[in-house]
Amino acid sequence: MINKNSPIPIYYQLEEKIKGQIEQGELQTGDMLPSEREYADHYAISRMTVRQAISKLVNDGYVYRKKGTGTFVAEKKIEQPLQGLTSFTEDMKARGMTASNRLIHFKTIPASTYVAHSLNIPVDSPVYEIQRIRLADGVPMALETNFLSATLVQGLSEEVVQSSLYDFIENKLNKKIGHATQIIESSIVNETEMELLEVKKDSPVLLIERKTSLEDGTPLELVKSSYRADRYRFIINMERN
Amino acid sequence: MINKNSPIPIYYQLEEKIKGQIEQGELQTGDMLPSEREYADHYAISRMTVRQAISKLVNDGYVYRKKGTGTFVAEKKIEQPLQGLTSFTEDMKARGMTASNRLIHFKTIPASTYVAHSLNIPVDSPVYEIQRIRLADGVPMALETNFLSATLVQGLSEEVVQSSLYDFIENKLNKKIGHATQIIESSIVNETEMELLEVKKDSPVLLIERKTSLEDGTPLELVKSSYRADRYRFIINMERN
DNA sequence: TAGTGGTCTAGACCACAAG
DNA sequence: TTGTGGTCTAGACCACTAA
Repeated sequence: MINKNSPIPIYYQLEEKIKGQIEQGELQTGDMLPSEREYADHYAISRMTVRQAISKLVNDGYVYRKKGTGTFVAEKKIEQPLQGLTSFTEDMKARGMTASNRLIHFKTIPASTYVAHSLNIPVDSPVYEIQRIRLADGVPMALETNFLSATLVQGLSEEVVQSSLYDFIENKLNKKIGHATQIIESSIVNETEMELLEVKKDSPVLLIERKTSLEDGTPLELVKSSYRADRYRFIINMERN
Repeated sequence: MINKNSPIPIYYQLEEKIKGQIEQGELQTGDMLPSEREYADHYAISRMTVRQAISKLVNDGYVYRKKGTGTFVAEKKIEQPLQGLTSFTEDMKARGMTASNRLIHFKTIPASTYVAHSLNIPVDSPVYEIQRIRLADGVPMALETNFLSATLVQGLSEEVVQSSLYDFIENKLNKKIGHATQIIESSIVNETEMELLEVKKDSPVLLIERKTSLEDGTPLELVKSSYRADRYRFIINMERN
């Protein structure tokens, strides 16, 4: 079951194996896992390698350790939330819906003070502004506006925007996305949103402003979205310290 | 600087030391850290111990590793978000405000179907229901209702509720909080909220439903809150996969 | 080629939990 | 007392990066 000659790291093989056993029900909630020494003996690997595998599972909330007692399968989390950073497309897919776009505009503009500050670039330097209606199963779900530095993200086109922006950044530009900070607030639709989102006057919306950064902390993207409150709820999972 | 005879683990001492250097500016954004081997030599500890310290820092987003190159200080995150799970009191403190409560009611009720399902207990089993107005600097910020199983959390009283619920659970009952799942939506105030939150008719509110679980996954608490949209924004940080 | 992080080993001693 | 996870050592080889 564990291939020591595989280029896939042993700890990762073991991690996936245990995760699979939990998902398949072979290991049930509350069950004690074999001890680290048992895993080590059984697969003829070092205990430190076993610990590396289990540590990942602890981090992801699949299992928890009890000092002096053992390692146990944790209860499953209720609704699967956004696992870290997801694009709108991935988010909708996870909710069982199909995402599509309606491009409102794609242009290059000089950075406003706020955008420049957010992206940590000079005021008036070129910025891509992309505005789209995001649809789920054909129904308007959100109005989204993205701002990206045209200096950092070169070669962006309407075609790329219509497919996957994150794919382009991660695979074509070879930049690794690190983390995002999101500010979520509640509001009432304005005139533009009312028309584009096809809702009544004074309907509530969820405003989400996301600032995404690369692994080294360089600001990559500023996104402002207005989600229809009647069709969208934001779900997140927060782990203990 | 590193005390090998201290009961405090070496990896933790090193982790705190490096974190301090980053916060004090001795190590600046983009700076390369000494290599793992240098740390090991310098403090006469094993490289694996150094890795353990640095891994924590990578997880927390302080530094990032570049294969074959080195470890670097990441850019600081913009606004400090809720670091994992925080209580209302801690949250307000982080925002530079003082929190206070106005207890609406504290009672024991039979669990409704929804509450029973959320807390994974039988319908009609006893549940504490606590409703409070949460104030920041004396101004109403949110209306919050908590539901806790009276079987799991025994001995809860009005006094405890007035001070710190989490302190009571973690230190008196000795139960470790694990994670929480939150559902965030946008809405318009109802009559009750309008009066208690002292806002006008049709004002927007941020609805947050939080389900908190213990380390082993046992549901601990269900909280439903309505935050005034004009005074509260929810800020979160999401890390890469 | 030299240096870095990524992975792995085969031990060791400790504190803690449970019988 | 036995078994568990928590910490730590002193090596090793690998793939990758940069000079």
